[in-house]
Amino acid sequence: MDTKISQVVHDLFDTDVEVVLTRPDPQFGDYATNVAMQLARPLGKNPREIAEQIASRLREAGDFSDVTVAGPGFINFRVPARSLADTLDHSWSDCYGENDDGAGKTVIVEYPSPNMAKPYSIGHLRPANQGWAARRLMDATGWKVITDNHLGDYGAPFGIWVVGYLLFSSEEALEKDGVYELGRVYIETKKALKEEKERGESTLANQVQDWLIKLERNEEEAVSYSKRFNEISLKHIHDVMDRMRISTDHELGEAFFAPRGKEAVQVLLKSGIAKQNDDGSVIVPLDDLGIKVPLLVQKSNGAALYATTDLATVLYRDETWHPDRVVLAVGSEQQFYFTQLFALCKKIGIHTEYIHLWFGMIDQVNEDGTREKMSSRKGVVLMEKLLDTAEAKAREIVEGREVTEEDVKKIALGAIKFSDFAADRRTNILFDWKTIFALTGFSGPYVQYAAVRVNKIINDNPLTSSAEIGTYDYETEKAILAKLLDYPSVVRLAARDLEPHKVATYIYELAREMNRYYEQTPVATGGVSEVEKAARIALLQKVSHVFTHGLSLLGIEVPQKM
RNA sequence: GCACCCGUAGCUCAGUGGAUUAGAGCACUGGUCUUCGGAACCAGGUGUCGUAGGUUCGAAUCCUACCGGGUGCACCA
Repeated sequence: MDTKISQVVHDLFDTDVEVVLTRPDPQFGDYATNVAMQLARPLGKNPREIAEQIASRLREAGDFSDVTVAGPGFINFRVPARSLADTLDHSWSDCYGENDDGAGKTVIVEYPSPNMAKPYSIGHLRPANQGWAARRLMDATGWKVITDNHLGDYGAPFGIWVVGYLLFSSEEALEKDGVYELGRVYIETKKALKEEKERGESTLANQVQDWLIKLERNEEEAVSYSKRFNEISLKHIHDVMDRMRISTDHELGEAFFAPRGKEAVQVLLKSGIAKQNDDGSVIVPLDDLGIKVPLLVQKSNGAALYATTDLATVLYRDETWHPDRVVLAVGSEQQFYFTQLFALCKKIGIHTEYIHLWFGMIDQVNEDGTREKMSSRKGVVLMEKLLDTAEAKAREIVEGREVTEEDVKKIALGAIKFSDFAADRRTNILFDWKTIFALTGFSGPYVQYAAVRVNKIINDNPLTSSAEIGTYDYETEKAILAKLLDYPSVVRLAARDLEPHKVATYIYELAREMNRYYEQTPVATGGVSEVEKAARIALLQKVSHVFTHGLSLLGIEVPQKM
């Protein structure tokens, strides 16, 4: 359609324009375009006049019907449903919706990068969901995707663990509660450290530092604690990621990069990019790039900190994978830090496109009705508890039906993940046990249910090889056809801006269109001719494909039954 | 104080510079229905799109200022 219009424009005015089709209110037409208004200025003509000229050519050509000019110069027109069906057939393939926008380019996506000190909380729900969706969107648009879980396995937490373990815990408790015991010890010790500081003492703080130094020197006792604690924590992280159905290709944590970071700092000092202060700390001034606060890359005691390990990470990735783009799925709190880090990249000559894929906080509602960021003070919801609750809820809903445990898990995850994609990723999410498991309206279960229904109808009515569609007009399926034709551009836009909520919105609209459709149109039941049945089942197969494909971009699976 | 983000219906949120009526979900009211699977469908409505200017043929969308909220601002990550 767009190519036909641009051909007409070319013939009439000898210029080329990009024709963008929009979908106006159905009473005005199936499609609309504003090319006439775009052309008005360069051609120096009245936009309505241009629109009339284009419209009359389109009427003569006969591909469109009801070609009208409206408002300041919009061209509205209708297309026979059958030609939409033919267009869809033409562009159809097993990878319908995908494109090669990213062909030949490599991207590294970093997620969910949890902190190993405490049990996995819903603080890392969004990095997991959004990071996974970002990688899937780029998978679908031709990028070579490499994923890395940048574990928070370095620094003070180890020292805090050991000190706390010796003070407040025991082998029995650790054996019994694993990472939850480690988390408890971590929080309690942090509290003790804070109290000690208020008293002006530093006994515990010194012990923490001692353990960090012992670990750095590879002393046997420290290494053995580190190994034990890390094993417990890592196993837990893997368990949770398995349940969330996400994974990464690599798992290079901060501990891996810390020694390389220190070497890199020395190189920066030699080249004059970094400066050493009198107290021994090392900074990189960034005021020449418009950033007033310098980046601290080494503590005054010589130890590494996050910027040190991130510097090493940047260098390592550049040397190892030569990425064209790096996407970091990390919360919005770190926006300023990342602008500093990306400025540092420029300074050291790395011109890779760095994207901080940030997202809003998870808020919760207080008793007085106000919103507040979820904090450990208020009691953070643990990921395993969230998953348990979601599964229990799903199990309750399907009770009495023959639904497998596997499908229960898909429904639970569908609800949780879809709610993450309900809004733009930058919007703060309101955590509410009720809405996160919503079953109706704009929700995961609603779209999964629509997909399951479609699949059931397809499976109950297999197409025979002799099925003949012939001259079927598709008028009752017109809205669905138009919707399916929108899919590739939705994927393209969502991938371009890394905005998976656009896919979620689209899938929801398709589900609603389907529910409306078989409310009034029988597909394969009594009174439907063989031709109608063949055409409709074939179309439903396409719908099913788009459901499965679109939801997979969000990390959501379609259950067998629900 | 400085930087970034946000402000759209009672609540939660959509809305590539397009219009002829700014949309969904939730909640509320009524209806459809012996379902190719009702977790459905249909109908009912409220909006100074935070405020004030500006740019434009056209602004919720772009620019400026202000008001209100959130986040961050070197030895935590």
